[in-house]
Amino acid sequence: MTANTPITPWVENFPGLSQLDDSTKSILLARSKLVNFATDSRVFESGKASSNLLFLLEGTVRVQRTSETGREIVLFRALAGESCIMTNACLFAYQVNTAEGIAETPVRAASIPKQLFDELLAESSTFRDFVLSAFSKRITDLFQMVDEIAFKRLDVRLAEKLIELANEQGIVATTHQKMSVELGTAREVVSRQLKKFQQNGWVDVSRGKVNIINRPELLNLSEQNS
Amino acid sequence: MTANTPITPWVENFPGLSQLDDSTKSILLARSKLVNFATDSRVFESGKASSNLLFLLEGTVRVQRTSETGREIVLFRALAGESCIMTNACLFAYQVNTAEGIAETPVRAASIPKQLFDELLAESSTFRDFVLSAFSKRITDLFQMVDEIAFKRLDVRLAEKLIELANEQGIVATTHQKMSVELGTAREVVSRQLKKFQQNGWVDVSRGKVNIINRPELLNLSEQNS
DNA sequence: GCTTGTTGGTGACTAAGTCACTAAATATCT
DNA sequence: AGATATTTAGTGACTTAGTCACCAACAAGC
Repeated sequence: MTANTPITPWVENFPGLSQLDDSTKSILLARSKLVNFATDSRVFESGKASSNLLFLLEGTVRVQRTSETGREIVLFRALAGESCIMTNACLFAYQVNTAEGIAETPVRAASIPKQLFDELLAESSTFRDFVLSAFSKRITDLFQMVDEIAFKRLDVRLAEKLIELANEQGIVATTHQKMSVELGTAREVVSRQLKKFQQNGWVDVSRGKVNIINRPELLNLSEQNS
Repeated sequence: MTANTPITPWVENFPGLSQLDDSTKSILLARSKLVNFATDSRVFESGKASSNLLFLLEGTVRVQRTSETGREIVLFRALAGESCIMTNACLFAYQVNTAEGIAETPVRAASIPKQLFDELLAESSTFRDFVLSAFSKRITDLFQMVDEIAFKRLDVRLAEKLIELANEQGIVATTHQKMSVELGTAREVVSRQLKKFQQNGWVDVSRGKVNIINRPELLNLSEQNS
């Protein structure tokens, strides 16, 4: 609790923040609060404006949106090392009824109040670049997403997602329902596409699991642009 | 050129900036440059990183993306009174190959260099709020857009767009091709939907023009959520 | 072993996008 | 003005995607 308290310097492990000068770092460490979220818990939710900004130290947060009709789509994932742009956006947004964030793994994060966020923006150009780069990246990623949804074939998008979500053994542990939310489509559509992939010998489908057998062919399909 | 030079105070007419303190305003006015763009000219383009930030004083900029297959979709419009978030994003973005901005009307804008942008962010919390609110708003708008493309029926989206783009007389001066770009669909699809709307007696379609006859019915359709 | 909830399969249908081609309206050229 | 070119719109036939209703297979708990 004193100035000499040995604190875990999470800022050092944070790619975007390790360049900050020492005084800024110590302010950040002193006034941030470590928080934890269990797997599947809500990190933020639709309709609740957050008054804190989160820096994700460990774990991933899935940000998704539910349409008025109940269908869902995954918008993006916030990974460790990033600021959670949604808590960020919530500090400023007019409309809040937009998205929810769900911990996909146990999540450890540093929470800083809006007041401190504002001070850091004023004082540190490194911090400004970090925040604005994150916003910019998110916007260009969303452009890409709009493009994919509007123009790419579903088999191409499914192939992309399978490759993206597979672990080192080429296994995707997910249900057809969850995959349909990743792509913003219907479960039946995913089931049928997976059946085709299986008939091609590209994947092996079993309950709650997709096993990639022929990654090159999937990759080849995923690189098509229509 | 002296402190007493009577300058056109565009900052005063700029909703997000009129709250700035006087010294900030005068810096902004002194170091910004007024620029003009003719209708249909490119305000920024895919692949070219901009080093200036634009504040739109008059006119509208249409921001759209072209897919690898050549199909296009309108992402949003930047209106007078807003900062052009894309030139903004370009100052920070890694990927530039994302979107282009086209003047839809004659556009007058104030251009400020990145250096000044950074200084203003450091010095003015009003300016910070202005910039971050703009980013936040854009992100939540893009969420909404993803939702609409993924989940809403095309007739509903077409009805929305017609109402949005109609002038006071209920006339939309556009070709089917242009409408298809607004919605990210194919021209034929728009033609067929418009024919249905015409058969319902909701619109009158002629070359390069859609005339809304029964706005209440269109509005009713546009408010459906699936 | 039976029940219950979850996950996946399927047929039939509607909506949307694609492709190839035609036709009509307008602009341009001489 | 008349011929020609260009832009804009219409259409049938087909493929792909999404919807709806329902059933089957599997897993977990009693």
